[in-house]
Amino acid sequence: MLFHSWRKPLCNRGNFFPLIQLFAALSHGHVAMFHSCASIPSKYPSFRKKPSVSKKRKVVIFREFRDVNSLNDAVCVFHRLVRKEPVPSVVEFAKLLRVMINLKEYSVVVSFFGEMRKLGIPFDDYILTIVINSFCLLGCAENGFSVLGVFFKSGVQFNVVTFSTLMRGLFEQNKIQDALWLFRKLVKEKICKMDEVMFGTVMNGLCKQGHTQTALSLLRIMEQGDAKPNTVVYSIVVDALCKDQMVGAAFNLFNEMKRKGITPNVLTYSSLVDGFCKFDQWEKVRMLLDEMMYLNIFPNMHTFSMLVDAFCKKGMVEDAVEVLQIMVQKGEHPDVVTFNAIMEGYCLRGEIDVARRVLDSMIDIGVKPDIFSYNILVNGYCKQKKLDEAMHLYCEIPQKGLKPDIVTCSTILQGLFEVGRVECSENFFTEMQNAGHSPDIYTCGIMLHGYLKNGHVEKAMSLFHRWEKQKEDTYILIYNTGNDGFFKIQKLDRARSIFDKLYSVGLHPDVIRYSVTVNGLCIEGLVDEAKELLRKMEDNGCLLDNATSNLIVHGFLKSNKTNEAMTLLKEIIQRGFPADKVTMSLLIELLLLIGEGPFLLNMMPKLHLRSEK
DNA sequence: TTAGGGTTAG
Repeated sequence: MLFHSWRKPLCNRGNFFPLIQLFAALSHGHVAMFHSCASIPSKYPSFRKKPSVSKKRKVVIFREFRDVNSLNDAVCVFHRLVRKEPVPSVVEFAKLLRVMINLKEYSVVVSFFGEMRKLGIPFDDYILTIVINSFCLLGCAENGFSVLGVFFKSGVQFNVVTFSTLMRGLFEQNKIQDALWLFRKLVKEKICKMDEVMFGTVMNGLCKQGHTQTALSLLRIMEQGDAKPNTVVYSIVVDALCKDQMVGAAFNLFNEMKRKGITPNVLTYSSLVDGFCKFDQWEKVRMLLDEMMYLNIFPNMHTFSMLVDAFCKKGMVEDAVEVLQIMVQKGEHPDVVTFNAIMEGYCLRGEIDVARRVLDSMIDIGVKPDIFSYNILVNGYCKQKKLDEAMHLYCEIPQKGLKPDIVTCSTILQGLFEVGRVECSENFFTEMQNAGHSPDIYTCGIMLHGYLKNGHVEKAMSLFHRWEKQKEDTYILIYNTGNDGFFKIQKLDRARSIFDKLYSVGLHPDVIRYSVTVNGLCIEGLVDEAKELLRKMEDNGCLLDNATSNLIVHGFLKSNKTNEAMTLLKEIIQRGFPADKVTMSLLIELLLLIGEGPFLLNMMPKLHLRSEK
């Protein structure tokens, strides 16, 4: 029966047999999944089949232009329209321009409009807004403002959609201040009546730039006005809170919207599912999925892909493959993103050959790999230190009609440094720049760290000084490089000042940055400073984890601060973190040296118990 | 007007 539901779409999508074979191979013989719906694992909710969705509306809108599939078709239709007697209505022209936007021919929209003006063909607010949208999609929102001049000149009345479109363009170009200036002006001077879409656009723009709290404040402002918060604006903030790792706050907001009678949709649920997956809160995930089913809100390709990705990232690829199977049963076809997640899952487990088979299978069933697919595999080979295979795959990319991007290049660079091929890295770095790939903040971090790790201190420092002068975001660069590198080369003052600078520019050091700095201070014998920084770390809500605690204990032990090490070690044990082998052996050595054998004997069972746990 | 994927750092 299930096999039947599989077969239906296969006719349109090519040969699925390789995928079935692949599932069989990956599922460790659980091919029964293909034959019975009842075999869905009990840990998943009983997904019901999604009803087919009618897309009639779009078809009706574009019926007259359904034969316009290319630029040539559009040019022909445009010339036919302009020659027609009497001149067709503005609606006809607007529809054609909409089709052009769908074909991503934005500059042609601008040219068509120019010609319309020359020929004296009338236009309206709808057409002018399409032109503004085209400028925005071309990345020239400022030209959109010049279209506002056309509104004034021709006496056409603009509306809220015109400004929402312009606003979206400004946010897309990261021109937040301009966008907010425009928003304030529109509100203050009552230029147009603000609607939910306008608020949604501004809130989305703010969230994407990391200003979630401002977006939340806007949501509260909406509650006082005429345009009340709807499902979309709540979903925007719920999603942003999840991405800011504030899943608890996101869940509260989600409950609030339900209390107020605003129904969450599949996007709201999916954002939360994704958020809870990332925090391993599987009970919450299951509860949300069950609730969706109960409310007839069907998980879609995005929802399933999020689950697949979450399982893969946790190393649970078999579970991910099961989700993939359920997804297919329910009529949601995995796409390139879903398969990439599966490939990454196998790569993370070092099963690069299986990942490669997934790539071949997706091609066989007609899902075209993208540059992400190749980057995942290249990274897989690099992590296995199989640089020749990685380079081979890198050379294959153009043959597949794709272009390596900055991530591909950075991955290769990192791989080359990792195996100590410094000269190759340098050559590759030059080549990639010649090919037009400017190093981004990741690439710079990889270069600096690669040099430091391979003992090329002077080269690292000279590169750093060069970038320090050129780049505005040098502090992020240091952050990305890992300031431990600067400790290792005895540049303590420099490292410490950089750490302070991170604070002053509003960057929040994470647990790794704190721990390497504390460790560095300890090794330099600056234990008081290290302790002060530990206090600062806790004050800033940055919690110690297992690896960090061990690293800091190492720092204390290496500077012979046994008491401090013991205090911290006791705390580690109380918190349930095991002390690692290196920490333990260092501790034992020191305790024996200072004649604390009996104390050690007393401590050992406790440490051992915790370690086992 | 809203959602999914890849590179660095202990």
